[in-house]
Amino acid sequence: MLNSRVAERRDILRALGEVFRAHGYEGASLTLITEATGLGKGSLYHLFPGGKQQMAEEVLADIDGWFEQNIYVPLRSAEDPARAIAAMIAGVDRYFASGDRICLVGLVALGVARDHFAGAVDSYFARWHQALVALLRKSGLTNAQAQRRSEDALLTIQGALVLARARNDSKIFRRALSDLTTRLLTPAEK
Amino acid sequence: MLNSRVAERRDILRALGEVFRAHGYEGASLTLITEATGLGKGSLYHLFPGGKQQMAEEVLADIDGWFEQNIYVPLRSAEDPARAIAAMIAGVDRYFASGDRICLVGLVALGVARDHFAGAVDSYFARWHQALVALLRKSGLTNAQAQRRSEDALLTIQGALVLARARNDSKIFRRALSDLTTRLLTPAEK
DNA sequence: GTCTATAAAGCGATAGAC
DNA sequence: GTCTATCGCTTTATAGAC
Repeated sequence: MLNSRVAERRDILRALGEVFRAHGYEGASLTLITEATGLGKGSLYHLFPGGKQQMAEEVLADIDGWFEQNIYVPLRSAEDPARAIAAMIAGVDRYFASGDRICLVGLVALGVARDHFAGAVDSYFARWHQALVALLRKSGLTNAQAQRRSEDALLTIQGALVLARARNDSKIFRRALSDLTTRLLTPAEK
Repeated sequence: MLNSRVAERRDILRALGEVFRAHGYEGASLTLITEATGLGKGSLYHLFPGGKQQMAEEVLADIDGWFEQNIYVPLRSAEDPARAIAAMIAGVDRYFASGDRICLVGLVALGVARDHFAGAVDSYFARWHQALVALLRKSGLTNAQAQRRSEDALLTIQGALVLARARNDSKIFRRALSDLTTRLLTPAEK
């Protein structure tokens, strides 16, 4: 029963996440949230006394948890770099629905809301970056090379999501992920 | 006197652009716009009878015009690809204040406002892409190579802006532009 | 724990004086 | 051409019945 409550809350957070994704933090009105979750304002403020700010915080924490579990942990504990990178790319492709779903953390980062969630936004990318650096070092790259290549990976994913949506062409995202895989697997030069 | 009116309007559009950049389309309230421009609501609606929608349309058109003149035209008319690429990177670095200023077109693309400005958003990137493709073909790349490399350039710039702001580190943007220059100048393989 | 009703503030937009 | 006052609506948030 405790588990069902947790599961329920997570379902609500997932629904909330899609509203924030579609309308942004300021655009996600309580009316839209009410429709998406099926919960009245009374219920919402009972579950999230901190209002919209708390909702967004928990949504970001939920997303963070998903990436921690499905991307960062496998990256850190991997033994075979090539397989780990392929798994990361596959996970990213799945999460972002091959370019049809944008990154809420990236969207928040670009808006004013970023100042309210700066810690969560930075941590999401910082931990991803560090996990990827650790993996790439195992594949023989120097620290500087691994740092730069990991940064390139994160930025490529974000840019591909922006451009795919701007041009309404998810093939852009798929091509970018494919090329990124190749770049990440290329042995270090020099 | 006609010129001064045009110049004045452009100054207003530049101020409007910064408000939209900082707060997004939905977040840019008329109160904020009033403060940023120094114009009352009456004046604003006299200048822009179409309201906020018209303001955003003209801001996007102004940005588009800036890129057309300062980036796309030089790209199309260039004779020396290496110099043209260096000039484009320099222009991009200047426009985005080395990563301290985000791309309004990219921000709009990620939000709901995208549907209202889909044409302008797509055109901005499509024309940039085409101008870059034409230039890269002059440097000996096949059409497919030029297409892919141009796409990579656009997406890298957008991603670098997102990541630099997310991590509050404009060095990320500068590094990305530097690496991008190298990639664009690398001779075609095979 | 969920609802309806409502408060208080802010929104985009308009009217009309000057 | 710019201002103030105001309209009608929506916003976040709260109160209180059930």
